[in-house]
Amino acid sequence: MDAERTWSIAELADEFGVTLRTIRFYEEQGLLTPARNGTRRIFADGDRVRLGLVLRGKRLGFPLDEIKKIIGMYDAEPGETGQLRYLLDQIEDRRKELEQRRRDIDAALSELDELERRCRADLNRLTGRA
Amino acid sequence: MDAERTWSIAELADEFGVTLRTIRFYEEQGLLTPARNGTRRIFADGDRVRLGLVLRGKRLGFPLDEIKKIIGMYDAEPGETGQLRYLLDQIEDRRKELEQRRRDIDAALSELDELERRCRADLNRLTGRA
DNA sequence: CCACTACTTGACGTTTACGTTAACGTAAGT
DNA sequence: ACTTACGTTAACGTAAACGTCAAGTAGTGG
Repeated sequence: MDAERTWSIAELADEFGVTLRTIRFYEEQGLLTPARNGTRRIFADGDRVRLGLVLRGKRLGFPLDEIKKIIGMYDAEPGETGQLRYLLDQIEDRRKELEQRRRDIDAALSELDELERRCRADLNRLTGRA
Repeated sequence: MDAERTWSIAELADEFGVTLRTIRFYEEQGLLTPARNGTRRIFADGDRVRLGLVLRGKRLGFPLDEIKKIIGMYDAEPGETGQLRYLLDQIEDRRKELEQRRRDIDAALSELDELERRCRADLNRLTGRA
């Protein structure tokens, strides 16, 4: 069983919950390189995997051009140590960014709590003696 | 002591760590309404307070037009119960968004951990038997 | 033959919060 | 008078990741 299944653009879009435009955009950016049947895009299994990697990268907060670099590296020489080290560096960068963003969010939540307390105090003052 | 001090645009920009362009933009958007001496902007104490509120709103993740609404409400009838309730609603919305974003970030961090583990395993495999 | 559906390329639009010139005015210091 | 600092308006530019037309092609069912 060779499992040479292929997918249309709509099938992939549907499966991954993205629009056709998104997939075409990713191809335009060099993130995907589907085969063609005439003008139509034919997606093989490798293309599916790549799309999954792109979307996963997005979930992790990587920008598309960074995703492109990383995926490209894996395509070229999967598992070469220099590339693994590069990827580890990128992971470290991303982790720091994410942790900073989480700190920012926590600070904002604290400020929100404080603001809410004051609002409720005002409200009590107004309705309490109405 | 009437403390009628005023500020130039540059002084305020400096104090709050924003650019002149930012302050002019806020005025353009109706977030600030400084007085004029001829064509030059003269900022009074109330303007300073407003700028502080705007930047605080930004730290909390509010978009500028939402900030404008909220500040406008406080200007109109500070402490009216309907407006306090509206503000409390907005706070609730923002809190939910922030908490969702924090969950997303935590999920991303977990995925990053997992990815890093695999990278390190690959790296060990490659360098271990070199 | 016609309609319908899926697909294509191309190109401009969207969003937010400013950045970046260009071209000019005004006031103080020397 | 000249320079320097500081200010002004107007208007176009930017980033990211697509959205949203428009106009055309290709294959399939009736």
